[in-house]
Amino acid sequence: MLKTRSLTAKSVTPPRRGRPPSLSPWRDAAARDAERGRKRAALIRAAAQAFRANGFHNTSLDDVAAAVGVTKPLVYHYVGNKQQLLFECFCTGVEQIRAAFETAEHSGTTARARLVRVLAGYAEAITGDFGWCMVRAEDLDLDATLSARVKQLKSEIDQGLRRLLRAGIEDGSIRSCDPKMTAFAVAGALNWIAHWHRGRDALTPAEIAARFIDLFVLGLAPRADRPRRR
Amino acid sequence: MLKTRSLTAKSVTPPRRGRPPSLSPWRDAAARDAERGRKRAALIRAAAQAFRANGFHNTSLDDVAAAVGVTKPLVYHYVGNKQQLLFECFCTGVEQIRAAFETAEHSGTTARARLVRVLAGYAEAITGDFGWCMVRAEDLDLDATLSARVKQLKSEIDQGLRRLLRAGIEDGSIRSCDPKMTAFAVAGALNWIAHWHRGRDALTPAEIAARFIDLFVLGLAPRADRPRRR
DNA sequence: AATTAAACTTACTCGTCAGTAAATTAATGA
DNA sequence: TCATTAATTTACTGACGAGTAAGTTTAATT
Repeated sequence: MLKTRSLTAKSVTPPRRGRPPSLSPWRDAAARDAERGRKRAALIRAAAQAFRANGFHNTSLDDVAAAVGVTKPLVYHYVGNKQQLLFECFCTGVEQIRAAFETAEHSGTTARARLVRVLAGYAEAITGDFGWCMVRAEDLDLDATLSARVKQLKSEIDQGLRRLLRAGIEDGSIRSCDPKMTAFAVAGALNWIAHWHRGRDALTPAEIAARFIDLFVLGLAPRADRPRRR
Repeated sequence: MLKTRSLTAKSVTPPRRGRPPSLSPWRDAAARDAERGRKRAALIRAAAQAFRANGFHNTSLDDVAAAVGVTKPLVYHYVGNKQQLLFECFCTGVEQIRAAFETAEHSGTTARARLVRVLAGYAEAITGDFGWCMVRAEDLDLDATLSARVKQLKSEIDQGLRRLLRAGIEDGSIRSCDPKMTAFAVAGALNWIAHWHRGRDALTPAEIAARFIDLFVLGLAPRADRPRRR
């Protein structure tokens, strides 16, 4: 296999040819740091893809390294160890969901409308590269410290859902229900997407989300009334 | 750790003291076979519990053997190998779900009512010892043959759900919806229970199921009409 | 040009664990 | 009582893979 050193090659900043000889060295230092960040991110993404494809335990760090044209010790150079790598994948995924909350949170109207938006973003995140890791990052595979942090992050998402449900019950946009179990059910359905969604599926993430939301909002029983879905 | 040879000790048939000397040998042969089956089942159950507690890859066959007071090669004697063990756990779990379909299937009334029954049984199965294995038995951890059989069994359950949904749409007990996505959503929510349900939870499986069903049947949006939940 | 630090590699160690060979003990049957 | 088969063990092999030590090349700093 060709050692392309693609980690470096992939670098978005090309080795600037006609470099202006001595601008503030700060710029270079910052650029270097950014570069390092990009390489790290590439490694993490490659890991996420490998984990999703083969599972955490069936993926060796040699695999991950090879996927990006590099050798194992470099993985240790950029990321602490295998657990840390999984953890980073997890965090990247969670960040996307947190972002979904962020944007939906102050998008006015009813709590139900906001919830629906969160769910759409949630589904989008789950189908992405990091969805699998986010959903399957097992406490079991992480030491106590990381496991605790994972639980913490998961719990925050859960609490976010429950808060929206309670708000909806209060503003009348959501039927009275058990927020805890409802949040579990909704999150579970969405998380599960990571188990079956594989790349080229018939439906786009947005379409999947729409159908899920249809079920959650309207329910299975026929309705005499006809509330808007969102 | 005390080697109690509990696999033998646990045997439900006690070493009959006042044995009637020579009844038909068939009885003994049958009893022996049954005994073997029981030991095998005990191993499989122990494995399921260990897998759930520590994950498949963090559980060694020595662990499983020790859990039942026996040594590793005996596991190979009763079950082929580690994959096979996981597969058996999976099958045991699936069998429970299949049973839920069986009993619900001819329990009359509307398709929606039957579906609700299936879901209750489904939830019960997921919270049991084999729920975890059933939900997480990764194709990834099984060779092509077993993986295919797992997929087949999963697909059968999925088809069962879709069939009920279609029947409900036809008999008018279920609002028109996309059966495939709806089945995915419902199954996902239930499967996910295996991720968070741990032994002594506040709610019984039946209560959890009831709340989930409440969501699926009635939806989040308030209703002007008031259909029965089941 | 000399010094230092970062990026990256080769070549190893070391533990764990699935799986097996070969022996031993207990049970069944003739 | 002897022979055969099943149940169970001890004691191993062999591979794989996480993690590391120590080196080499490349780039930044003075």
